Amino acid sequence: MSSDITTASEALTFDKLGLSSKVLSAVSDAGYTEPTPIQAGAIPHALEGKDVLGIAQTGTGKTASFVLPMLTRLEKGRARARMPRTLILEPTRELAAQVEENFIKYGKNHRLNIALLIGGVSFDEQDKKLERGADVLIATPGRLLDHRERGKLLLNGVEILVIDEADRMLDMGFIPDIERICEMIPFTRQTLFFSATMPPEITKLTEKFLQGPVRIEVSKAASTNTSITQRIVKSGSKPWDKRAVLRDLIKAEGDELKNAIIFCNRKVDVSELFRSLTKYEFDAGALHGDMDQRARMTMLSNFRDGRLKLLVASDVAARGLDIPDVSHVFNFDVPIHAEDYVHRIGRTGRAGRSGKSFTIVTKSDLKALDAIEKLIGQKIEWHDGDLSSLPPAEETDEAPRRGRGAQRGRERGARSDSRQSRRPTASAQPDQELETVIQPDSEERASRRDAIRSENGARKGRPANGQEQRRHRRDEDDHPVIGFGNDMPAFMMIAGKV
DNA sequence: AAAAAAT
Repeated sequence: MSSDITTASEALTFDKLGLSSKVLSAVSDAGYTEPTPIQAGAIPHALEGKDVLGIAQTGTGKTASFVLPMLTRLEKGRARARMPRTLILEPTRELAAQVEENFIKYGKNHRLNIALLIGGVSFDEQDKKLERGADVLIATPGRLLDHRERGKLLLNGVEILVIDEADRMLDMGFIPDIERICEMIPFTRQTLFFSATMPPEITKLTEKFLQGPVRIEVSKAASTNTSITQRIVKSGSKPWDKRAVLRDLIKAEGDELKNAIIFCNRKVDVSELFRSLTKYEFDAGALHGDMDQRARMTMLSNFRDGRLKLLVASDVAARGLDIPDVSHVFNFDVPIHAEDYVHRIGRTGRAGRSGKSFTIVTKSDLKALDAIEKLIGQKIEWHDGDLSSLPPAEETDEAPRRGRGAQRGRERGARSDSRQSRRPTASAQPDQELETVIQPDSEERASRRDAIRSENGARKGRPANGQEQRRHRRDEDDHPVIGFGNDMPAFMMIAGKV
């Protein structure tokens, strides 16, 4: 098992790979003539029916490296009801949908039934497609197993199995599901297995489920030091400090900023930042996993088509999603895991273009920043002076202000450690925008709720933001956790509600 | 300190 290395000297074209004429004509219609290294390496072996272990990241042309040979192989034979002929497993719904688009694009000369089984949408249409017999079944693990348990799906007719983004499946805890699914499929199948990295758990999985695989490894698509200008930007640690820093950055970039993804670590923060930016009349959308599926799809396609300039997103958008040309990436929060930083900023500076990334850094982020710099093996430059140039502010977390009347009953035994920075204090700076959401004063809670409600109501007529409505209602339920602040009524503590 | 995915 040695890695295949294709030399760049021989300008390889698609027509030498053994693909069918139907596939080739669709590929050339799409404007491609030369395969990427992973495609050149994987396609001939996949066509021969061999198992393939592809180690490649998004942006390397990995998807076509299994879609094209599968289409060629599917030209013989026909699907039977409830017995799909091929199965492609993807970690997220968007990725699954994206793979479906690839099958539609490159399979336009074929008459194939394609079924997409993902959560968040109704079963009816999926059932119908299964009943009709699917040549290509693309699924996220949860929904697939759900269909199977309902008896709508038999996996013993699967000829080709694709496991995509295996390392991400591992991160998401899908490996037991993947093992279960693999065991339902006859081992006479062909397996195409893709992963960006090979941690031990993934290696074990390939040893168990691949038979004499051809291993193809291509170098990273987006290494961090190429065309991306990275900067870190100092900020006070309060959310409104960070929002102000972000707004300034966006404005300062001016026309250079064509479109940008703004990453937050948490879904609530995505919603909150999205609302704030919208309020400041930035052209923004939001994307995270608790939004309903239709909203996710709409946001993504609006962003892709350039109808939306800024996309505030959780790490759903960090990997895999095909968002071609992003001029800027902002990390509103420093990612918790250093690898995520690489994935996030890898959304810009692709395909030889240049990109910029800004990461907003507060005092409490310095450790995470250090881990990132270690991982990427370089120091990231400060954009406009480091944190030491910040006014020393009342940000010194060492001095817990006790004795503020009722301000202090709660917070899991009044911790005075790292949670400090999240605790609202009475001396909080007045935020131009969301201070009412954050202020702990319980007397204001009712009016604050009303404010949010009317904000959502006012949103109704606005199509670009309309999709987020359902989420906002939930956010309302999320916020009081913060809003209770430090004056939770004593009876609630007795009730053990902390 | 998170996110993702089945309901």
